[in-house]
Amino acid sequence: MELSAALNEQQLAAVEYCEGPLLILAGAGSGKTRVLIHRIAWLLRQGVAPERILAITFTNKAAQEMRDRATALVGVSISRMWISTFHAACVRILRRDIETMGYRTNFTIVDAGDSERIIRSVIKDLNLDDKRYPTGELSTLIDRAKNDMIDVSAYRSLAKDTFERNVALVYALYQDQLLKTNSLDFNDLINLTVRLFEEHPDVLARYQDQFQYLMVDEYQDTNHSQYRLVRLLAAPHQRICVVGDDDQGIYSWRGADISNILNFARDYPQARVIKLEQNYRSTQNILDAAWHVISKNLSRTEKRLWTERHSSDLVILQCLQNEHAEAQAIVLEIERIRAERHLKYSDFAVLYRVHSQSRVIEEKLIQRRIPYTIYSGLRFFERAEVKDVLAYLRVLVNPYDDQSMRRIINVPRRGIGDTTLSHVQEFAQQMQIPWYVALEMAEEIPNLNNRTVRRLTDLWRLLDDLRKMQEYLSVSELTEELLHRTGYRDLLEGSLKTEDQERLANLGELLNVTAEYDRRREEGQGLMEFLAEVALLSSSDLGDEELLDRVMLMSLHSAKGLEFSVVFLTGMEEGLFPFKRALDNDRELEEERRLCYVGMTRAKDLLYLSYTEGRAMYGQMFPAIPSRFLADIPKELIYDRKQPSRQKALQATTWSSSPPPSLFYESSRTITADKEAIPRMVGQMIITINVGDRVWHRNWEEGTVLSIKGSGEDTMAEVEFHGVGKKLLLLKFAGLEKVE
DNA sequence: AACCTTGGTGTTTTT
DNA sequence: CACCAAGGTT
Repeated sequence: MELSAALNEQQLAAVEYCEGPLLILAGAGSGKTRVLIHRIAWLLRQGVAPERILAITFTNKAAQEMRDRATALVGVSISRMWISTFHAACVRILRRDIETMGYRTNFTIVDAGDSERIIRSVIKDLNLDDKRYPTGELSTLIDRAKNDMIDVSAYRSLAKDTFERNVALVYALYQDQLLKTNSLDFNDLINLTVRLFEEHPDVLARYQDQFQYLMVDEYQDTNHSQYRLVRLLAAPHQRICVVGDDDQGIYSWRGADISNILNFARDYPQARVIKLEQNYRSTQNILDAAWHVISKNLSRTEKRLWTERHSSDLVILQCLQNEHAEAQAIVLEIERIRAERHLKYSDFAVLYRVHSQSRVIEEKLIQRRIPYTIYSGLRFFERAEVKDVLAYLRVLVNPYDDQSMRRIINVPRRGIGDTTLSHVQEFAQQMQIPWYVALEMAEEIPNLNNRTVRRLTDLWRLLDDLRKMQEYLSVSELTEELLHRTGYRDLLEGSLKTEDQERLANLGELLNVTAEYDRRREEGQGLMEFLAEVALLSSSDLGDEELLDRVMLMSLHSAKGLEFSVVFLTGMEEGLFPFKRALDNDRELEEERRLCYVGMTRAKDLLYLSYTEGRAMYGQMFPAIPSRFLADIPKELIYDRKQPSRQKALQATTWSSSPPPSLFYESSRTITADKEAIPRMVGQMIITINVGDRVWHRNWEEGTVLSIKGSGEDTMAEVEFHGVGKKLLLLKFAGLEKVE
């Protein structure tokens, strides 16, 4: 039971200010979830009915946590309160009124993978060159447009060239396909709800009236459509409380717009702003170091975290020779600190900018027999076998779902090949009917032989039987029946391949998910609700990994919201972190900085920052330069662990003044060297240059060394670049390569 | 339909 | 280097 007495002054103020717009700027570890649940409790105590409250989060996990903690705090049932993600709330709203928007209630929710598949087929249908129109890029463009609620006709009229006009075409056909198959992507869930509200004032009024108190968590992560949705709901009464931290906005590339939080006071002139700056997680040294990094950003609200937790531990900085040494150092340190401080493995987290960094760290952890888990993008629900079964289930709920139909029509194999497929496709198109109906009428499809017709009608009968069984079977029973009748289970059970056994295990896991759903589902909830829930679920919502005592390996992005006693922030190198694509872009650089801030503020007690002298990427060794973020941390806060490298000029150099220029990752030219030379590359590149050597520079290309001046880290070379002229270069910055 | 070769690519991923 | 998608081969 959490007591109000446990709240500080600002938290209390934030809990009790309920009658107007409120922006809570909640710094990392400042207890914002606690504020939110106390606010819920406070509202209930004021006599507000639970169903009048709408609390929105971004993740299922956050919603679940809020629900659990609020239940524990208030002691009464809050099941009538809407505590959910944006998407789940929109599904609920759309189930009721989507028919006015041209879709049917039993719509399918397609995920990113499904979207890409549709886009790929659209590109193909349009005969566009997939080199110039890559699926991934188009998918990003369409996603971005939808995030900003730019619809097809707006996109078309904004198109400036052939490329953009073609994108508009793909976008249009993509939307057509979704409409035809009664499917919505994640963006549609939000956008259609906004449109529903905008085009049907009566519907909007109903929800405005119902939700007298709005709360939005992680407001810095809202995109334009979510922003509009919130504004619509809050319009009449303005009882809107948003919580967030502009310093932790790291999802702009997903459409999140940090200006939503920065402009809150402008959007709601009556707004009150409360800053939560007392931190209950980290030591003051960690907070100060993090502040020095984040305060370099221009687009942010001024705030500085403080804590009562003082410790003499400094932020530890380590420079290692390469990524293997870095991994080794981390692993040794985990063992040492764990013993010294009596910590669990799960108190340690290793964070990285890109997943590819994890492999080397894993190797060392395995060597040392240290248990670990990787939090990665590999998702259970993206496994082919799981998608197959879900596709079957989707067809049963939404017979218009041609995407799913196409997926399962020949899975398991039933001798329906490409030719048959295109005949079915053509027939369905001409008749303006979904594939499902086309199967029923298979006899009328031209150019099919009797055997094929029978296969198709057999499949239809199978699906139709299953569809009828929905009425009286639970989701688990139906899935079992499906696995049996389709022969999917037999197929895998009969196989000796290990990957098929793995698939079988995954299907077993899927049955656990259905069983869990059946257990807790409420009256009136069935397969349709199950599918929506699953579509909006992520892998991290699954499983019990947190209970296990393991070192956590994850990307900086996935670390948001978590905390660990000891955090290792790895790969603090220009081009890696900040990532190369952000180097020439101030906006993106600010986001990288926020990412760094997020990473640093995950640490409760000890924070390690590490970088290397050189790192292998794509099988090649590149020299590394310490991240500019390191230069922002005052020396007094850092314990710089000197490491015994011979290469003095490369290490312990830069964090005095301005950020170093970016040296690697940027060059379009890769270092050409035979395999023999690779291991020696790092040393060679900068250190062993002599007068008369031919060298290569990223800007001025080839040149000849005229003279060498200075020594140690201040060594400079005078180089005559062909057709450019003489340049004096500090070796530690220049990134010169020797040309053979 | 399974298998192989080739070429291109290479950030992060709450729903 | 390691992965994927696409295309060709058997």
